[in-house]
Amino acid sequence: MRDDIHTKGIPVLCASCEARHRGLCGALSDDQLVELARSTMRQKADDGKVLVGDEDEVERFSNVLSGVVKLTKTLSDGRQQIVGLQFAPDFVGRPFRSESSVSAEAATGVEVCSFPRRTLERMMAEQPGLEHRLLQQTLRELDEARDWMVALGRKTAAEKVASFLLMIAQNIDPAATEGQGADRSQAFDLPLSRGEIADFLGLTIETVSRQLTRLRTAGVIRIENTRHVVVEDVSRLAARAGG
Amino acid sequence: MRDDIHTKGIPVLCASCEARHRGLCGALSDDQLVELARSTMRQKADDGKVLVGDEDEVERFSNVLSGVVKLTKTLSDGRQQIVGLQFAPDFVGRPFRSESSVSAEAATGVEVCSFPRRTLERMMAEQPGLEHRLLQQTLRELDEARDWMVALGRKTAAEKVASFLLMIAQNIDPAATEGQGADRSQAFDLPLSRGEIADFLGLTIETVSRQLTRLRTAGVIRIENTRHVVVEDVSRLAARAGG
DNA sequence: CGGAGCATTGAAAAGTATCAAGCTAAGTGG
DNA sequence: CCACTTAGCTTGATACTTTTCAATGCTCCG
Repeated sequence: MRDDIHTKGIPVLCASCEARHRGLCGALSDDQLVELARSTMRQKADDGKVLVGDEDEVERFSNVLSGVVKLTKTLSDGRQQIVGLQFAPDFVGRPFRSESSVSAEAATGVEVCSFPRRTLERMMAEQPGLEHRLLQQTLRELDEARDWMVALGRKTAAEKVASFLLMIAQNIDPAATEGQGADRSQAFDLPLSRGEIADFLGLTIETVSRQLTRLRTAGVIRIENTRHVVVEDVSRLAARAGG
Repeated sequence: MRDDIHTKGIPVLCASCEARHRGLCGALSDDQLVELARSTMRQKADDGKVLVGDEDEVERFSNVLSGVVKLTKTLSDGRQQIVGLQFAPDFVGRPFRSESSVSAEAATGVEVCSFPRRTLERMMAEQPGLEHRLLQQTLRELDEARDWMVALGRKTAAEKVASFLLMIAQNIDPAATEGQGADRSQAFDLPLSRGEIADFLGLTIETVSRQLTRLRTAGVIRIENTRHVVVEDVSRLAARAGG
């Protein structure tokens, strides 16, 4: 019997929400879920919508329900770097500090579920399991950030692009990219434009485009319509991603 | 009256330890400190000593008491990237996962205080304050990692080297680099060799050396003996670090 | 004194960025 | 319905930064 069929006492809002299973809210009891839901807002945003500005006082945190949120940092002269991508059911926000240091922006159309920072911080104090989940998520984000530091600092443009495609593929379908299934093909939509991929990989648009063309020419991927990509052979892509 | 003069009931080991104030152990009661100290080892290591190998099962966590620990990741062909520098009283280890994914190595001579992962994980379960401290530290590391992602992806070699010097200066003396004191000079020893700086900044040894020479020629820094650096004017260095 | 390990410097090569056209697809208005 | 526009992408030629390769210098230590 599935957990999510038990919806007695659970807010309608949360009934089919992924964050209740794999995300933060999994740490909450039904009662706590009801309490949190009282100050919760579910909202949709188109891509490009800035959810949290760089300098904003962050008064609300969010869970990503669908779509992709990009976290960016910008130098004073406009150079930009994407420092994280949040997929469902990731948490977005910086607890224990009111200014954010990163800007959060919808990369695709997204749905998020947001709640006041105060509410979360209060509930964290009375429910250690919540802080535990947050620690787990933060540790995972740190692992990811460090993986990308290696890519940014030490990989070539070709390896960066291959690594990026692999990361996206992995997020779309974790099973297809590991172990036995790694020799099958996999199709997906890129959640980022060429320019955003460039900002993620520390490259220019042109270099990203050229590397994608090379992968296409080499028969590693097919590009159906700039956003839709088919990886013909995941293991061959992985071989180009650099150890 | 100073806290650290109260040493009644506190293990000798911990009496003068920074981790008890600014670090993890600050979350512990005297009794808990005693319990942790029972399975604690204080150890010195020379620079170059590998504290935690890449693939090791990590059975112990540590606090850095003095010196600098570098966290590195290595690609299969040997390319290396430093993904973090831990200063006293930082925590070293990856809770909730037995393999580490990063290697921890003494960059300078270091003193660390280590304890079994089991002990910490047990104490975390019964003392939420401990998990809170760990979350704070992890969030800070994540902020730092993301700052460096911007440097790695978007800054020029000159900006990277200036940013690095500034970061070190900040760690040596937080006061001297911010606000009013930013126009004064500051001297310190680099905790890393040229090769390590290169691995931190995603550059080659030669490029790091050339950029340091340029800063010296421009009168921004003096280099006394390859390791010892005097920043003549911190704000002038900051101007070269890229907004 | 001589060697070993870093560090610096120079010259050439490579990789990526920049500049400049075109191209494609999707929308807009005649 | 079709020219027109626009935004994002691709492709090409050139410039520039950084790497690579090579040689020399410095400093610590046996």
